[in-house]
This record gives sequence, C-alpha cells and structure tokens, in this order.
Amino acid sequence: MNYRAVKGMNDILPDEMVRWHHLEREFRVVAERHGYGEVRTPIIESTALFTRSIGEATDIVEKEMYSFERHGEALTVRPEGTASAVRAYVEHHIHQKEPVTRWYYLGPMFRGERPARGRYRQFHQLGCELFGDAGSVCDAEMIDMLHGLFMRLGISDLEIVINSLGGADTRPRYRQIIVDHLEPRKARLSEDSIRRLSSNPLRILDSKDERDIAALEGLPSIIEVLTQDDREHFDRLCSQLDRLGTPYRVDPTLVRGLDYYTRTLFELRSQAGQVGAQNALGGGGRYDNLVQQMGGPSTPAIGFALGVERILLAMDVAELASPPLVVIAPIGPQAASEALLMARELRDHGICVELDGRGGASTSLKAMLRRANARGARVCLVLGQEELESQKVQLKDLAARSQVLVAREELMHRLLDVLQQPMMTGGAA
RNA sequence: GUGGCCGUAGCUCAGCCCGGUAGAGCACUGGAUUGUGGCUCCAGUCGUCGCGGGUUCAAAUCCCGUCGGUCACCCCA
Repeated sequence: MNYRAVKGMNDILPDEMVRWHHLEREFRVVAERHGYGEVRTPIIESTALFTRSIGEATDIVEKEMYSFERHGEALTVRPEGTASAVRAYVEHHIHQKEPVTRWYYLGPMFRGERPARGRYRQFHQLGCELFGDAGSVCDAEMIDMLHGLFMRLGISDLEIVINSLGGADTRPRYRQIIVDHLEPRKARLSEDSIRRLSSNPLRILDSKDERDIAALEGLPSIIEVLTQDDREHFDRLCSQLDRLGTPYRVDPTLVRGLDYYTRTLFELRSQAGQVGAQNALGGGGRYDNLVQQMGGPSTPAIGFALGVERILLAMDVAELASPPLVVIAPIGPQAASEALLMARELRDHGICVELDGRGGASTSLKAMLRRANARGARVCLVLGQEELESQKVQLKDLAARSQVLVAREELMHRLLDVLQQPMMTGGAA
C-alpha cells in the first residue's frame, strides 16, 4: 500500500456512517428543541485564538496543536470548538442583536495526541454554547438536555459528574491552598505529581496514585472554599437538578483541561463499550470570563462538547431502520436501458432504487438476486426479454418469497403497496 | 512522549516457540437449478506473510530498525 491515512485519522465508510447519522440526527433534534441554532465556523483559526482561550500552559496548547505558518500568518487547525464560537460571537456583535444566544455545532477537531481506542488525532465533536445568561437555570437545563440526549441514544449507564471551580479568583486561591497543603508532604507524592505541583496543582486532584490520595488527606474541597455567590450558584444548580430528577454526582476533584472554565463544570461518563480509563464521553462548563477576555463585552456563557467516536462506542444501537430498497435486475442490454428509465420513475416517487447494471452485460440473474438479498432489499424487479416484450415486470417480494407478474402501468401502484406492508418473516408458513 | 502486546487472503484468525514449497472459516465467483435470492452440497479465485535491513544453503518463523494498530501511563472528547 503506497498511501494510507495519516496516523490517528480515519476514513468513515458508509456502513459505519449509518450510526454517525443517527447520532447527529438525534443531537440536532434535541439541540433544536432547546432553541439552539447551528453555527459553522472555519476549521482553521489564528493560533493566538487558541493559545489565549485554552491557556498557554495546557497540554493542548503546549504539545497537541496542529499549527503552521502560511504567508506570515500563524494558523492552527482547531483542537476544540468553543474558542471559534466565542470568536464568531464577538466578531459578529451578536450580543447587540439578542440578549441570549444558543448555538450548536458539530465537526472535526484535531489534536496531536497518541491515538488509542476512542481517541484519535482527527476526532469529532458535537457541542453547544449558550451566551448571555449567568443563571444556574442554564446549567441545569443544559445538563438535563444532555441527560435526555443520552437516554435517547440508549446509553443507560451514563454518569453525570459535576463540580464548581468558582469564579476567576477561586482557582488561583484554591491552587495556592493545594500547594500550601502539599508542599510539606512533597516527598510522599508520586513523581508525576511532584512535577504537577509546580505546573498544574489542580491536576493532582484526579491522580489515582495511592501516595497522592494519601497526601491529599485533609485538604478542603474546592466547594468548601467557594465565595458565597459561587456557592449559591452551585447549590441552586443542585436543587434544580434534584427538582428535574436528573441524576448527578458531585465530585470536588473534577477538573478539566481547559483554563477558561469558571463555576459549574461537568463531565459525562459511561463504561459501556469502553476499555480502561477512557470513559469520558463529553463535558463542559461555564466560562463567564472568556468572551470578555477575547475582546467582547462581559458576557456569561456555558457550553459543552461531546466526543462522537466515544459515544459511538458506548451507543448500543440494535438495528437502525433504513428506508426500503428496491433492486432492479435487468437481463440483457435492452432490458438494462429500459430499467434505467424505470429506476428514474421510481425514484421520482421517493423510492430508493439500486439498479444492478451488471445485468446489462453477462451477469446472471442468480447473482443479481443474491446481491439484492445480501443488500437487504425489500423488493427485486426482474426485467427480462419476455417482460420487455409483454410490457410487464416481475415484482419479487424478497421477504415473502413471492413473485407476481405485473403490467408496467400497474407497477407503481403495486410496488407502493408492497413497500407499505410490514416486513414479513419469510418461510414461516 | 514512555512502556507492553499485536500486524499472515477483502474480513476474523491459525502457522512462529523448535527455520524447509503459505492454511482455515467467512466473504466473493461459478455449478447442482439454460431467467430466480436466504439453507445445503461441489468447485474455483484471492497473499509484496506491514515495510526495510541482517543471520542462514534456506526466514511468515530468529535478530535489529521502522511504520501502523492496541493497551497502560500521561492527558482528554
């Protein structure tokens, strides 16, 4: 093989695309039902947009971005969607047009990580952003919307984890508390966490290392050090979720990889279809300072992103119904030409038709029928020399194993009749 | 980025330890059925054994490197 897809980037072939479309369709339905409208932003943005919004010291910015220079411009293929949405929101002065804005998006993102199951260098996200409302109602509604979406997708073991990072001042303050707490116990930390103590102390909270867990003993949780306003926001969110009956678990150690989050933070997890620790299907949170930070007016906001590939792993979709298919099997070149005409006529009536053009050459009827059966076709129309001469066509119900000879002018009527019948299990009688 | 495991037919894999002419099932094609599919039976097609180098009379098999996948770590969707 001379050429292959770039490492960590995948082709999605039609067989698999059925599941993708199902997921995307469900997402769109749910998002639109909640008042969100689709936004599409460029896949390439200025590098600075990401470094400023995501944070200079994050893993994404430090080592995972696909950045390049072109005509003197520093550009990056987007590693996530929020930065672009915020940029577009600010650039088009959306805040002057409406007080509250709800956008959704879907598309590919790029991060140069080492690929593994459910983690790729080109991966796809579904996301929502809500601008202009600071209330905890938004948080509750968004989390409930996600819960509803996952229920529709049949992901039953969904776990919703929430936390609050407080306002802009809380994080540095808590960070200091962690450092003060751990510095005297530094010697007992894991190697990774000793390094993190100076680079990203908050990350130590989700360490699974026994030594770190022991060293963290006695540290107040971030929720305990929230300001009163932040605390009230979080408490309101919890009671609103309780009222909705939306299940969630508070985990004060939940920290996410992006710098712009404030207050509410959430993550969605499932064990289904997963191997090992890679169980996060998506997550999000508030970013009340980001819009202003990116040069816009002070605008509270909240959003989330879901990993399509991961949801697809967790989603157990039995059999997705597809529209009934009709295969036309012509025998001989003359019949093939006639079949071409017939196929168009059927399609004009909204029927999905696959014309087996091989029948125009030397392929046997048997081969075409076998193929029609393998494709899961509902009906096969056989058009041979005899039918051509008598202006008729064999209408074969593949499921019922029955066949009738119908006149051309009756075909549409009879065909629609068969297609409307529920699929009968053949051979039961 | 670090470490483990894997890479053989279109797909799933056996063969590798112990070097000696590359296999199975599924799929595909044809036949049993001159124009009738799901089951059955018969036959057939399909391979740079991931790639490159080394050892050897001889390498899918042993050694080194490399690429890809996967798992753990890291991190995250």
